Amino acid sequence: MMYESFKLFAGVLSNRTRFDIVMLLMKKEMSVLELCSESAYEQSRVSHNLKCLLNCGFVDVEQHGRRHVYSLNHEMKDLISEIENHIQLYEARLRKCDILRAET
Amino acid sequence: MMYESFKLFAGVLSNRTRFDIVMLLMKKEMSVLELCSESAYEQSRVSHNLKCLLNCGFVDVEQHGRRHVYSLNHEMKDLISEIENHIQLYEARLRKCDILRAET
DNA sequence: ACATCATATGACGTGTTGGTCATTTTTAAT
DNA sequence: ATTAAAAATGACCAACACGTCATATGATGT
Repeated sequence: MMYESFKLFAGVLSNRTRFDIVMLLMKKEMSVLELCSESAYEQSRVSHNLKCLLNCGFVDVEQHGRRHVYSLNHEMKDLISEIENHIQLYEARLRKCDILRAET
Repeated sequence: MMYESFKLFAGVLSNRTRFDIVMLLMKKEMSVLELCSESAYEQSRVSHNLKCLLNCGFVDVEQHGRRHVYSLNHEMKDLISEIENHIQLYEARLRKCDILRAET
């Protein structure tokens, strides 16, 4: 496995804003403002991160009037479901790790 | 899926040093110095990151004399293999994304 | 006990990530 | 055409991640 590929993939979701957006889009497609009110993140923050998700092919857009409706890419949806399963299995282990900060 | 859990998991491997160490340990267990020469990273760098991997339960240690032999945790080994498969499938998509830098 | 090998730890400096504020662009309605 | 809504962009700043250098700790052999 190439580090670069993993880093890209992990990097996209290793950000609370993007992660939350993706999780919201797992449920249904939404416009920017809808994402804002659902997530309680401000508009520019959501827009910045949507751009990133779009660049990465995680999401698609369709424009209806002035609403830009974002949806989660189908393949990503599947992939993320799979990862969810994995994480669920290993959550316990992961929690034990206080990595990268209080390492005294 | 909880963001924290994903972040922990992704964060561990989203670092070239740790990623390389883990990939090396996929092949066989090694001491710190062996990891250093295989990776060409300096000793303190390897040690710091091994500590992190240890905290997170990614690796285990066994001490033989003055050699501390690190091995990849079995469960992690399986999980990482699975992820390797996924990434391989989606590598092409991921490459298209120049996320997080040249976003003009 | 001393020297040396193997590993771990501490502290510091730097580059990167990412949020916020302000502003701009695009679209629709009157 | 003007105004307002919806979304995107740019610039700045703060926080954190991480590598390096220097030093400490632990273990073995003589």
